[in-house]
Amino acid sequence: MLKFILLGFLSYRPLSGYDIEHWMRVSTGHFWHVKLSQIYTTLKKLEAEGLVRSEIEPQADRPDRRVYTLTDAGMVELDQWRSEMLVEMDSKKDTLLLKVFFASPDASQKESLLAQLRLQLDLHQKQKQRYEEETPEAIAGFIERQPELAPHSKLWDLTRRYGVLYEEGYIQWLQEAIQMIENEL
Amino acid sequence: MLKFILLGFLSYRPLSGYDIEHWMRVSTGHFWHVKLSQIYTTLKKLEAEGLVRSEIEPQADRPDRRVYTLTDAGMVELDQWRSEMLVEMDSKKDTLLLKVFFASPDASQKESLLAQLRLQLDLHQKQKQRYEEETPEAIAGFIERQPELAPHSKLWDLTRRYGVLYEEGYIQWLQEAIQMIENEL
DNA sequence: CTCCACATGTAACCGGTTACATGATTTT
DNA sequence: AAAATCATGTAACCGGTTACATGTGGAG
Repeated sequence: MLKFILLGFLSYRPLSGYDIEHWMRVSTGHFWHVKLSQIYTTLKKLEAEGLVRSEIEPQADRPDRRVYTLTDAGMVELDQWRSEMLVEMDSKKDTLLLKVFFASPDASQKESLLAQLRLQLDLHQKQKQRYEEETPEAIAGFIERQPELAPHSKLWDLTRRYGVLYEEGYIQWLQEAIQMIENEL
Repeated sequence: MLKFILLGFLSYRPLSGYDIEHWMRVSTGHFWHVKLSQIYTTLKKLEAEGLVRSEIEPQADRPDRRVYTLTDAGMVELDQWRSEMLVEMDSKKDTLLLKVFFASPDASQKESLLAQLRLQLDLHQKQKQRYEEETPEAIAGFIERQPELAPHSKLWDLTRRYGVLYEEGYIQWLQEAIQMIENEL
């Protein structure tokens, strides 16, 4: 999948691996993120496949960068992925649910479970706040610097909205779970 | 993580790898699932670590099975994991969000995106229904066959409840997204 | 007689993370 | 002088999937 993220970002404009990691962190980060090392190796692979092209851009005040550009073949590949029907739901993995599911029925360990749930509640509340306060600023800054990508910012905002709804659901569940475990377990 | 799933299931009672896959499919399946092949190799690894023990159980009418039992060391390992604080949120990966984020701004591809969103809406509505109708039956059958595990069924139901809230959030978002794309993109 | 459920395993591969390695320039 | 940001890469490892391989017994 990273392949299409890279092609997608490069469809905006030429970028270095380092740039892409920055963009990813602020935009797709909450539903897809990878490490820099994987970005570099995947870009290299894509270049070997002819989907991107790169050249070294010397910089006076900073280290040289390798800037990647989408090729025509890359654009075709991206469009093909876009039009391809997604027929399955992604399978999820969630460690907290695992810990709840396999929690000890022994009441002596109840407090440890509750402590973990309360910590997660705090983390998810903060995350929701970020989606509501910081992300809109990031989106606004993005179209300010690149007004031609205004149509794209609506899509970005849609995934931000997903984040808000997701966190709201998670928060509600955590509150219910905490109450249930406090009283009934 | 699979390690703790296996230890967790074996803490209920001795089971074969094949059994565990069945249990996983109906219970933890919606937030953690793996293939049989990985269950077999991981059980073998856990036995080498001394966390589980196995013996062949001959069966008259069916092929022999290798039944695994949790050792004391395995129980200690499981309890240690349970009490260990979970301090981070799991990172998520969601292909549909990726497809929305990198959708083409070109209006000609709008219908392809909408078709994918509508299909996902259908899948998520069906999944929600399963959590509301089939899963409670599975839980009831579980405590009927093993009444001693009744306290555990509350935890199972809690993760089922998560599933419902998650799907509700997803469905709401999909409906909003479809409307937004129909009108504004 | 064929298909399905039961049952266990190995080997190759793949996406992604962690650790290692290097080095320039700017800020504190 | 140290720490942070910019910048690029390689190698080892790991969790998990896919494909391969084998075989029994019961149901239709």
